[in-house]
Amino acid sequence: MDQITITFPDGKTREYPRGTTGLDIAKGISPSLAKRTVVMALNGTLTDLADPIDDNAAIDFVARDDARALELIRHDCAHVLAEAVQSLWPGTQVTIGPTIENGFYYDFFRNEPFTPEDFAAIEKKMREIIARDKPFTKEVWTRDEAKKVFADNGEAFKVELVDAIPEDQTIKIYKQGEWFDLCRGPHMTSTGKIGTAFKLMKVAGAYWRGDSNNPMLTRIYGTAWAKQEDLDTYLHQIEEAEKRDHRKLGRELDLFHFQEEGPGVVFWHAKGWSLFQSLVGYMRRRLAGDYDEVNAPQILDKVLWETSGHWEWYRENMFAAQSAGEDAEDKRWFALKPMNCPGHVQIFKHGLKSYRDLPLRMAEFGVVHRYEPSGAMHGLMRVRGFTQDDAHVFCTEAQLADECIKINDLILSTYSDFGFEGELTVKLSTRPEKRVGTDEMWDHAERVMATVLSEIKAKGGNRIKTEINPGEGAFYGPKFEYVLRDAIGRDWQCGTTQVDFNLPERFGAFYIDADGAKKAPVMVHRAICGSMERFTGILIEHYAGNFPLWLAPVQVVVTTITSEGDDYAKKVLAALRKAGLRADIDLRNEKINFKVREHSLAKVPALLVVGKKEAESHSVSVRRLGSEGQKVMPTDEAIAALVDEATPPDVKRMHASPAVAAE
RNA sequence: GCUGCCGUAGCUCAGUGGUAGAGCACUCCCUUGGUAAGGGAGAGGUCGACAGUUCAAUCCUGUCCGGCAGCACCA
Repeated sequence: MDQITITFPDGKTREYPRGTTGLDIAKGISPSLAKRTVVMALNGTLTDLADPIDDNAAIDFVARDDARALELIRHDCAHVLAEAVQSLWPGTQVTIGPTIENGFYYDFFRNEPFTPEDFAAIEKKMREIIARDKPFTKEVWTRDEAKKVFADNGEAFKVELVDAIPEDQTIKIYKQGEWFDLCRGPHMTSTGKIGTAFKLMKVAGAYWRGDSNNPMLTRIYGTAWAKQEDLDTYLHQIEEAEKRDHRKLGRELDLFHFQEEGPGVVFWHAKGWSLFQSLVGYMRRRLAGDYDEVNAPQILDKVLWETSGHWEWYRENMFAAQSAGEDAEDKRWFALKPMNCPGHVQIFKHGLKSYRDLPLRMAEFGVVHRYEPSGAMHGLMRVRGFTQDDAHVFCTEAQLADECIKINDLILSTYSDFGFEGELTVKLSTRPEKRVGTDEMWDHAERVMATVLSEIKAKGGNRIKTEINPGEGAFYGPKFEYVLRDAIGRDWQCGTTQVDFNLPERFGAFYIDADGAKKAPVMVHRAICGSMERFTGILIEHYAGNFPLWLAPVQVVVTTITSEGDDYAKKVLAALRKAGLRADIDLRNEKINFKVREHSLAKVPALLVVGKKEAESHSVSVRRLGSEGQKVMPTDEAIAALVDEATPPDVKRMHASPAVAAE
């Protein structure tokens, strides 16, 4: 039969001749439908509207304002960008131009790179091309034909791309007027559908096919949206993100700095260090009872790193040191630890361990140094010297799953306490190509981890998403990665749980099992914050510097209206400090307006203003950051309220449910 | 590490082939003012480092260091 059945979104069906195009069907229904449809979804897959339909299918006509069209707007926009660039600078080679989150990019090869100054001209040309509103038309070429045309046009990269397309796939060419590009599609019906809500954002270098051995291309990034309003919102969001950049806030709030002599190492100022220590203090409380905190040396003979495998696998990223003395006899090379695990194995090995000692959980807020590539460094987020909230659990195979779950619970509750209430993703990374250990061992480990993963998902309800990252595991074992979402929707990978069958054996670590036999323990590496420096950076951006009271470096400032209030202000300060609050005093001879402004800009959560009235009535005028007004209350009452609010969330929980109920 | 851009006072930034400027911050003086900038004066820079070109370099060129944006990297 030469008829096919098309099912419409409302469930109705209709017969059409085989090979009818989506456009024909749309036109048959109504010209306005045909006009506003930019692409069709055939059985849920976006397809060019002009494509003939050869089989029974469910059809859905997608209009430009449909969420599904957004990716096409961006992709089409990338094509228009490429045409604009080639028309302005003939001889520029085009390569690829995919869509990405919030936009698209296109990589060009040209001897002279583009600069943002070129954007105005490119955007102008793009608007012309869009205004021309030429239809996107698809042609299928033979491989040889495509290669010849691209080769004749001097498009060497496109020739390579054609070669890279698998034999069983056709070579599709999309034209928009005169200009054409190799493309998988689909595209909207014409360039005019792109609209004008787009903007070129930045230029950057990028390697051809992502390989650092290949030539560097110039990448132009753009963003595109269905409506101008959406573009404006997006640009506004970028501004907001810039405002909370931890590097900027770190300077403004006097938290830390970097300087040339110490690339990638942090100079923590008093306030930043207070924040950092609040974090460490929190983690210590959470570990109490379950973990033993230890401290392994910062610098160790390189032979130890040879045993661990780091000297072979990781040397490029390590700092080494030796005596600086010209006449020193000891010329051994030492390495700064890039990881804590070898040190912990040494501690484990010290003294015979029994199966009764397991699981043995060893924690360290260890400072590690890694020689990160210069281009990788970024404020606190990627540094060369940092503190890990690291721990290693030595356990038996049988204990492995329970330990992973226990770690999971700790990680999740920690993130909640720091105000990360959004979606969380747990990714399981499985065996990489380069790995140690037998396949049976990996099979077993991955099976255990997969079971744990489903349990994590089940326990987490809707909040937890799980994923598998095939081949992304560490060379010594599979791992979980925990990704949290911050206040403005950005994802950060922080926690990790890594199973290791390798290191204990390398170091000859063992325990005596119940049957008297020596056995190598399984080692689980885990971190919750990951790098404490980075986590502090994430907190700064998450809270935009407006820390909750329990984290704020300066929790409260007492200040005066006139110097008449000085004595009373000092008494209030003493009472605040006695109550355990981080309090400062500001007795400067400045107007109250000025002082309120300064402490507000410094993001001090609570300002206690005292004048004659307050001194006489033993009260304070409390002004909270972010509020326009203030509230006068008895000093004792104000302090009690602040103390309560400043109590860390874990301590509050402990107060709420004492471990041992009172008799 | 790669590509591009950048490096001038504590911060934000202007500027010039003839060794530099603003605002804020800082110091001092005046001001004692009820909740987001009171007024005045002063001090402060080897113009990232080292070479080169030039009569002369902060400015031009090169190398290096550091930073920014991507890319690559993140065992």
